[in-house]
Amino acid sequence: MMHPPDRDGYFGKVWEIVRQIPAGRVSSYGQIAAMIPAPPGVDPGGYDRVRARWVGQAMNAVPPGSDVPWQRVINSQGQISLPRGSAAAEEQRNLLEAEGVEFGLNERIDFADFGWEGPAPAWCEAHGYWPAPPLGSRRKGPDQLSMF
DNA sequence: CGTTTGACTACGC
DNA sequence: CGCGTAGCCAAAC
Repeated sequence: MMHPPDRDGYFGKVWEIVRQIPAGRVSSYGQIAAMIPAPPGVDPGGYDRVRARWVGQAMNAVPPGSDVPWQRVINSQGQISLPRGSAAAEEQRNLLEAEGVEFGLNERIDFADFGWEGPAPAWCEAHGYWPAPPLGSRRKGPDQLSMF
């Protein structure tokens, strides 16, 4: 294959980052994707959006018995992306609940409570990753509104 | 070899 | 807040 998602060890990079997610916290495909610098020849624009699916592929490729906590990676909506009712989805939910992650309405996880803020900036720089973007779609604080 | 389909996401209605 | 659409790139049909 000319351009497998695993080029430049993409899967390995994803797994390395996922391994940094502590128990009881969750990340998103997009957040992981945005941390991995674009390989040469790839348009940086829209990179995170493009690679978000590849992160999913990387999760799907995690070998059984691996130390990669794949269950801690969910979609940007705070929900499990696996098909509802599937064995894999049930397993993911059970694993997360065992870590203390709570599901709200419609099986949704609140990033404000369980979202991962990413590895330490020093770790990112040491490993050549970009700092993790915030979770929860929008962090635009209406906090300044409260002043007025 | 063209078409469909993803463990995605942002955006519009 | 839910649903549909567009964009994306590779793998599976």
